[in-house]
Amino acid sequence: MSSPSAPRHILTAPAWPYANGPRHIGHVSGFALPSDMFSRYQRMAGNKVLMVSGTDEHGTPIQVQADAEGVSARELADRYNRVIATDLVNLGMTYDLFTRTTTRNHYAVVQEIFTTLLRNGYIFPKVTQGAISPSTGRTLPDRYIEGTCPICGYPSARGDQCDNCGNQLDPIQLIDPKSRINGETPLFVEQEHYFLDLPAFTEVLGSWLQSKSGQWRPNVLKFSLNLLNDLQPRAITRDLDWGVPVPLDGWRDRPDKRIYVWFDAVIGYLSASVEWARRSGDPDAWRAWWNAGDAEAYYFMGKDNIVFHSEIWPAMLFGYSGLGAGGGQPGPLGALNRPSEVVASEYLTMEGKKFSSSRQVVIYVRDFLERYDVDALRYYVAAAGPETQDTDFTWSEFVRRNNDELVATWGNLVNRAVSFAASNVGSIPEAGALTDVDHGLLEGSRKSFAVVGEHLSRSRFKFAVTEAMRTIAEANKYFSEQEPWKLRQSDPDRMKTILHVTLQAVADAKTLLTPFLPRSSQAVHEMLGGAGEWSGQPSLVEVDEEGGPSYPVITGTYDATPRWSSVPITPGTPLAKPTPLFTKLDPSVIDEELGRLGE
RNA sequence: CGCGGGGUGGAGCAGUUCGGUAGCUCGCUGGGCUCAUAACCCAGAGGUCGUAGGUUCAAAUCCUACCCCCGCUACCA
Repeated sequence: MSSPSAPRHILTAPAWPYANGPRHIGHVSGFALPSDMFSRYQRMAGNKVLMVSGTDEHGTPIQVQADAEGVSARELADRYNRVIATDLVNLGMTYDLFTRTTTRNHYAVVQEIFTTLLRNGYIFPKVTQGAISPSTGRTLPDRYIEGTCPICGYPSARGDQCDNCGNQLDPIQLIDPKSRINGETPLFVEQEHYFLDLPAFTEVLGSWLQSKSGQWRPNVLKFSLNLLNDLQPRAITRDLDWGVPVPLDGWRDRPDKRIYVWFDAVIGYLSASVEWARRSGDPDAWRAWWNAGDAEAYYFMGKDNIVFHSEIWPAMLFGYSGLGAGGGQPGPLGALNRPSEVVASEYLTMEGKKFSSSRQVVIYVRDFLERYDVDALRYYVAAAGPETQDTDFTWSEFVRRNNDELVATWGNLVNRAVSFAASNVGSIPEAGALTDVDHGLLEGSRKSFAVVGEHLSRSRFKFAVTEAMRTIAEANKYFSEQEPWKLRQSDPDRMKTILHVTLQAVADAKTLLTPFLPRSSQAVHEMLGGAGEWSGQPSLVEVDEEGGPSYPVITGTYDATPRWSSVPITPGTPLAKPTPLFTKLDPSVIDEELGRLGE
């Protein structure tokens, strides 16, 4: 363990789930669960964690889907915001605030960032040719246009690229272009839009990224450095009515001009921090994570999101702080911290295929949690998630991990130790003189805290959970070798010592596993006679903004988080016959689940 | 096409940055134990590390070429 130095301020920034449908386990294995394991650990280690996120609710996909269902974009966003927030709270995601991008607060912060970037010279207007839908007048994103490739003649080329010959395209080059939304022919018109001057940040981003060499996962760093070679100005505004209004005279009140989703979504980390501070009663509290030079910020996402977090968002932060090629002054929010680390997961596939809602190659979070233990999912993601490479989720592997690792190793250790002690002693026994073997087990258990903690702090979840499980295997081995059941008559004192040592190891393991398995750690806490809440749990709360419509947020008080260290158990604490920690799954669920998949 | 990741005993993975004849979890075989959700413990079998070359006293680890799988290319994690 490191010395009890001053607590660090750590911002945990999990990517914002897109509110166009329920989230499946592939989604949450990337942005959600790893960030929660990280945050829970950091809190236990005594640091000041602020974990904020929310649903990302603007953009064309939501608008298109709302149109298809005959509801407004806001209604659709309201619906999925609630669905997603419910899923995330059920997963045990300990957000300090999980909000959304359609709040007044968010709009205000986005407009503030826009205004200061403009003033600092990093946003400029430009007239470009763009596609719109003639029936709605809305911008038609490149991806929503298809037609015949002018280079190879492939009939289903996308607006931005031909999948057949691989050439980059401009939608206006397509022969016979059609909207993928409704088949109409897009109109190409001249429009004035505001652009973010990304090239002005090439240099500062380059040296910033170089300074992260050796710290970040190499896939993230390499990918990011690569992108620097070809930074282009990027259009911030669109012809849309669904989005944050553009804070400029002549634009502010126009119903057909909006800031587009990529610009507003990343600002959510900041706006959510501001909202959290206001709700907590100290409106400036967010600054300790954003302005303080020694604060840290860790961003978690799937790999498709790397560009926004390692390039675009940092560029916006540099620009707001006046640190791009054109200089400038920080806005009223002050100089803002860049990410300390961008932690990107690879992809999870489902039985060898990409997750796909339309083809039913999917298992949604809600369905999963209805049938299985949340800790079983959290364990699977920690032990076999797409941490450094694409990983396949299979039901047989899930059942195996649950039965052979969670149940057999950890569940069984708890069960055999507690039930033996309960029926033979009835309480946590006093320890007599400890042997070298006893000391060895306890010492190994204590040392695990440093090892597991180190892995967790570096987002190496697979190593971390493996190490924790190893200490549990040690305890199982100890218990078997010491054979306390043979000592009931011959040497009850030694038997009690063995039980005490084993139960101490169980208590330690429960602490070590808390970031991964909060539900079962709570159960073990109670089994060993602990009262109250072992570790903080999030809750869903209805809030509003000064008379505005109410919406659900995830929040919680995590101050009572247990310490990341071995805590001595208390002899004499009554023990009852335990109920199993985990449910063993019948192999038939594999076929059941496979039968639910499409194709 | 470009970029990134990967190809290690039956399965899933680690090891490759700073080369020295391969490690973990699970499964399998045999044995032990009986406290425990037939769980636990011990022993063992099983791989020469995608292919072909090269460098070296020595390569999974360095170099060259090639094959295969996956993903990304910026609005469907």
